[in-house]
Amino acid sequence: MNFNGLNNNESLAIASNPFIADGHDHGRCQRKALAAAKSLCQQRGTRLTALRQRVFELVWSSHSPVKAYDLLEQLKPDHPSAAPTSVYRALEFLLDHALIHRLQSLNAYIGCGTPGRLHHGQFLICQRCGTVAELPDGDLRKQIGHRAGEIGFRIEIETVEISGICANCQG
Amino acid sequence: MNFNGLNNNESLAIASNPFIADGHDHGRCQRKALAAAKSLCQQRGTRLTALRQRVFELVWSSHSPVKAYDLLEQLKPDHPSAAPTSVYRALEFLLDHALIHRLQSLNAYIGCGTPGRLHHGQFLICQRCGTVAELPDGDLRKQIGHRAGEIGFRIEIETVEISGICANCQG
DNA sequence: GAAAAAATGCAACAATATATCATTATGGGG
DNA sequence: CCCCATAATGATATATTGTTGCATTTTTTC
Repeated sequence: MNFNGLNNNESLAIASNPFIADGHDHGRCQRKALAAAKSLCQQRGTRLTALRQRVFELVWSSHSPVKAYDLLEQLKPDHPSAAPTSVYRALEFLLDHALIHRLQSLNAYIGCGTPGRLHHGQFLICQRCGTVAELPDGDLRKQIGHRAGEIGFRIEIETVEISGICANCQG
Repeated sequence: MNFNGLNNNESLAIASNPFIADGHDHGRCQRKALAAAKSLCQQRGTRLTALRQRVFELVWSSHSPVKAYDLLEQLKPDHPSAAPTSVYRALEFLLDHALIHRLQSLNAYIGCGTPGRLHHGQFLICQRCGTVAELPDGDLRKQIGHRAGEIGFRIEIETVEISGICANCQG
């Protein structure tokens, strides 16, 4: 196990093209994500309470972004006392510990493919099927850093969200 | 005049480092922006009505993003009947004609430095002084396009918003 | 087991945005 | 010039997203 609770060379992100879902066992995907989250919280001495875990599971129920008030509805059966604050506080916890991401362009939340290390994701969002792919860190991040560096701009938060139509949905 | 109502080699964007405001005559900046907008609307046969023009001017009142309900307040003196719809409709018009941009990460609006041609901006947002710089199209866009192309993803909308601290504000 | 800290409950409200239908203004063809 | 079609705005209501403040409960620590 490495720092984020995953084996080396393993990531929660789906392989090279996340939009091609064939052979993707999402149950397994979800369980891995939850295991990683639990492991991280234990290492850090933070508490993945029942409420937080449920929100986490719901966010991970697919690779499509989920909205806060939808989470609230889905939460009601198990947590009848849940209110907007409950959801937003759970989301805040998960965001703070890099277990999920927020998509600014959609006001929605999605599981983080490389949890644990605080980072800013770069996302491809299919407008048709709703699937979101988190791009691995890389040249793009470097180039943004370079552009900013040229004018002495110190980056704090990066929002890179690319919406369009994935290969699958173009047929 | 070229297609966007500006002379060649001229842009509404402030030179190389937009965060350095010295010598920046914003009145002139605003007037140029308005002239360009009027010119564009005339060419296209679209109507920059009093309401739309006022919203445009207010958005251009600085190089910081402006929120819709702030616009509404500022609009009231001249347009007492203005309601949220009025503002959002004017913003929609200005967005559709690439006269302004929306910053997803702030729910706010800002003048477009290269108006007329529909495009997606890439922004540096200073969290301290609020100044926003629109980066010129370039390598970054190409690289995003390349990454997307690798997996057959057709880009429709790009959101690239980098928040941080500008050189001026780091002192 | 008591005190401190963390998490949740609960109520109200703030901020952002859209829907719907009526009314008014504008530009074009007779 | 007037009528018509279209575009724009007015007016009202409502939907969506997110926050504040304080009380209560749960968990941890000593």
